[in-house]
Amino acid sequence: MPPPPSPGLEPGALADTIGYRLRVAQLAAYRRFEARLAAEFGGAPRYFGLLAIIGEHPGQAQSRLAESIAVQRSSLVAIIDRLAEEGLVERRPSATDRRVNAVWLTGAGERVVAELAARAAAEEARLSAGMTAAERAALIRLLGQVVDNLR
Amino acid sequence: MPPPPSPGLEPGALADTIGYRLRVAQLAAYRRFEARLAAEFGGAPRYFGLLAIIGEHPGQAQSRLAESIAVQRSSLVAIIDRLAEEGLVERRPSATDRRVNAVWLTGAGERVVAELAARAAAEEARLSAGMTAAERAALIRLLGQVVDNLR
DNA sequence: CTTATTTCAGGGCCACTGATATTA
DNA sequence: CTAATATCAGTGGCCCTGAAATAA
Repeated sequence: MPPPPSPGLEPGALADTIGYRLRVAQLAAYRRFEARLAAEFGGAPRYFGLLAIIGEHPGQAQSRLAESIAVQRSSLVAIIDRLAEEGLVERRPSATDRRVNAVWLTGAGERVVAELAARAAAEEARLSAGMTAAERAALIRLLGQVVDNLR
Repeated sequence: MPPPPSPGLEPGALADTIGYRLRVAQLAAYRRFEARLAAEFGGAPRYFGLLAIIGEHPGQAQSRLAESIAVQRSSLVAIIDRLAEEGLVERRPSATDRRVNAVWLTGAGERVVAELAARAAAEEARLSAGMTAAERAALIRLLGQVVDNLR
């Protein structure tokens, strides 16, 4: 991922835009989350979003999973390979379409997702430290509106 | 850059966290901005934040610029090489320390920064469509608080 | 025959680590 | 002598493009 600004020198007027602050905040949060957990959980933190989607929607085709995280179908092959090597997911033949590999969490995968969810909740508390419940809710709602505005 | 969730399948409870929405919103906004402008402006959109910092703080050493965007000093060498090849920045010897290369925008660099700032303002309007001025200000303030919470 | 799903081979981009030369 | 600055060579991660095999 692209270059992420942080402390020290500031970019003038740009600093007071949603786009810039979004980038700075996300990069700091993401790097922190992954750096703390990579040693313990391998590739899982990076693909926590994907693992959560697989857990919520078991048995989906790789194609649909690729769309859901906005990567090419061919790119998902290596991602699932790695998560499968780590024992977190498994491919099973689809009952209705012999072309598709349906992807499921393993038992270990479910445990790792649950553990990462707990860690993410701790990070979430840190991200929102000093905010009232109403402020936190507003931030979540407005971020959702930004996403909707980009569709 | 990590995998970015988008439409279609959703990750359950994770979807209502600051961390997740930050990632989805930032990735969508960043990809959109870079994809639209890369053909016209080359590497500049990717390093718009850095170019803005150089414009606001001319003559800084490469080391300090590297810190400001959270990359290694050695990584900045290639970045400045490329921006210099494109005629946007130039290295000048420091008057006070012969070890340092002070980095400055060229005239072309200043024009590109101004043009990108205008394009970024248009994107900013899109990101915040449908928000009141108070909501937009709250979003900017709360994102700043997230950044501060991570320091 | 055309389309969809997965896989594979090759390539590109980008940042990092570690070593080196120069200067403070 | 130690520390800081910039650079370079090498490496690895991650995703993409385009082609191939299988099946709908």
